[in-house]
Amino acid sequence: MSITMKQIADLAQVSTATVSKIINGRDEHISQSTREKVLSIIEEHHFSPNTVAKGLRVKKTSTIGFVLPDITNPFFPEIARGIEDVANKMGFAVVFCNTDNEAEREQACVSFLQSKMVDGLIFTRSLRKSFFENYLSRNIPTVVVDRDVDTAGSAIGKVYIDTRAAVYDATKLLIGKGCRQIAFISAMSTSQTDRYGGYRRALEESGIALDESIVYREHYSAETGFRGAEAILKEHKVDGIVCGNDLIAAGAMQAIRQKGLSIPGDIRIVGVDNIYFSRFLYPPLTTIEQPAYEMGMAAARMLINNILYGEPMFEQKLDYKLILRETV
Amino acid sequence: MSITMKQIADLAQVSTATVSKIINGRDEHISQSTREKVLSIIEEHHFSPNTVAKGLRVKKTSTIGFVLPDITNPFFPEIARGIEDVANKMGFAVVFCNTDNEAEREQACVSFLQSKMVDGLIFTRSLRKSFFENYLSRNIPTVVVDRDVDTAGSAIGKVYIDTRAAVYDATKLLIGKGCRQIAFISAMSTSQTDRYGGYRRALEESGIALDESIVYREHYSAETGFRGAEAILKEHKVDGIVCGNDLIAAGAMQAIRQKGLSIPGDIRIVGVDNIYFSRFLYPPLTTIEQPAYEMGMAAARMLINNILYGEPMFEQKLDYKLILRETV
DNA sequence: TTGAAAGCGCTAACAC
DNA sequence: GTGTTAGCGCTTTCAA
Repeated sequence: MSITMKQIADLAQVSTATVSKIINGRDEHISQSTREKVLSIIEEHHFSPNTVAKGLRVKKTSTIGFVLPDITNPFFPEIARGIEDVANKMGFAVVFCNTDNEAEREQACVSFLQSKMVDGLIFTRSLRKSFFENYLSRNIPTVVVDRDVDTAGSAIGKVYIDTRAAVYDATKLLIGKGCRQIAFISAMSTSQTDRYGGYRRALEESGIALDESIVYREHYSAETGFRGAEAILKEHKVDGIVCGNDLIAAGAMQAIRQKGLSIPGDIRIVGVDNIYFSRFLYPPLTTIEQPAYEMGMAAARMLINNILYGEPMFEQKLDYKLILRETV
Repeated sequence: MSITMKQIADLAQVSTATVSKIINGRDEHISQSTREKVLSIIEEHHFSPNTVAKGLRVKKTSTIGFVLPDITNPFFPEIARGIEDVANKMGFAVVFCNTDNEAEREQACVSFLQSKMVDGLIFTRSLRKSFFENYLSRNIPTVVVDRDVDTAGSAIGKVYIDTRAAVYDATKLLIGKGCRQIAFISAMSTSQTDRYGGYRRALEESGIALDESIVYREHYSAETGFRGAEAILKEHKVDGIVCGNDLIAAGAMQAIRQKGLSIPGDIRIVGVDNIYFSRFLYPPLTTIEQPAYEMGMAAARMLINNILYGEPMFEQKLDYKLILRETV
């Protein structure tokens, strides 16, 4: 075990109260000499206060929880880093919890984090509707990032991007390039603001009939992209594909190449996210950038400002940006 | 705040001791009726015990710390996932700490994690020599993964891969394909077991003279790969490049393509790691797989078995595997 | 079969 | 300026 405050106090021949005050900067009324003595002993013994005891006592742990589907998905590490960077700067730690998009694990994460007395929570993607209302009663400061959830009226903050509009723009981009048979591959979702809506609206506005046999919806994974493109290409001729995210695009590109088709010659393709690796695809992927790192920062900032200073939660919309590379 | 054990006890009209026993399964001597009563009240109120109070009391938090350079580097999320998966299965939580390879941050991470009373620590890559000895005195169970550190004689566990041999194999592979002007791009390191050694030995064995003007060493990043390949290609003609990791290879491939050279026609290239994305590069990257996920699992297993059952730490060498794709 | 009480390491009134 | 004390929520003897 490390050294305790009591031991420091004994060594310095003062009370723990004095040591505590010095450590926490409430030392206006402490004499310079005792302060120095205590500080030097702290230094000498590399003492650092036990934060779990402190947390128990003050009911604040200066840590926040981050609940995400899977850190292995390249979109999330960037958010995580954004969160961590501002959290650390503001004196907070962050603990992660992977849900794999499973309802029970999401529940378990929240219970777990709560039992760890985190001061606040950030959710990404996960957070099921059903769970959501049940969850609200726990009234722990919360912000959701990149998640379609109706936070109106609740005390829940939200950082998001209009991904629906992004997909609309992506689809329009293909249409503008002359594509008319545009497939759509994405994750399955019943959300009101699902990306699918952006795709449909763009087609509709351009007078292109929706053809459900060239839409494929499953997961936000490369496997989905591969399987989707393979399935569609087997039966149909398309000249463009809009993908729900870059992972899907990567998989789809592989299927297209395997089919002997060229990008963008035969098929133009566009993704969403601008994950780090999309620039290394071949050809480099045209995509819509979601500023993941910034979203993480914004979420952490909002959450911690609420925890620390009671600043209100709000909805913060971040801008996406078209990244033109070579697949369109 | 959530409900406390005391409140549960009051509701059930028993003592907290009784509730505690029931929760922790030490309930051989508890009557069925009180057990049921307590359990139903716990259920009804969704009570879950405060782990920070418990941790303080029993001096075990059932959490381990994972210290890594940067979660944003695609090699690490896989390790993290491996750690988390076994940790969770064994009833442990894991908290992450990014160091950015900076010495002070590494120090800070350890202090931080220790103040959180983690029961054990896993390091990746980081852990400087200088810090290492100083650190040892803290005697908290530790295992290092994928890290060249001499753990002999210490109580520190180690899971690793002979990356030097891997790079040797990679170099030999290129030589076997007829390459004679083989560049090397990797991170700078002074470690005894640095990958550079594998490259040199392979050249030597094949009677190829080492040409330092075609080795470039900086970081394990795509930028290094790009800059290195660019610099080398400007002055030299090479027919093969061995890269310290896949990120470097991705960057190098971009530079090669930009130069108008073909892969593997003009230049063969091989990486190390087999990160998820290397299969989506074009052409798909030939690389040496480091089983990151398995390394994470092995490390967590060793650590937790030590914490829980006092099982000894040891050195565990995992096998790498050549992944033949299309860049060689 | 159950409960009283002490204490983990720390903070915060409040007293001196 | 500094110390005393109570208590955060839990576990664990030990006694009843």
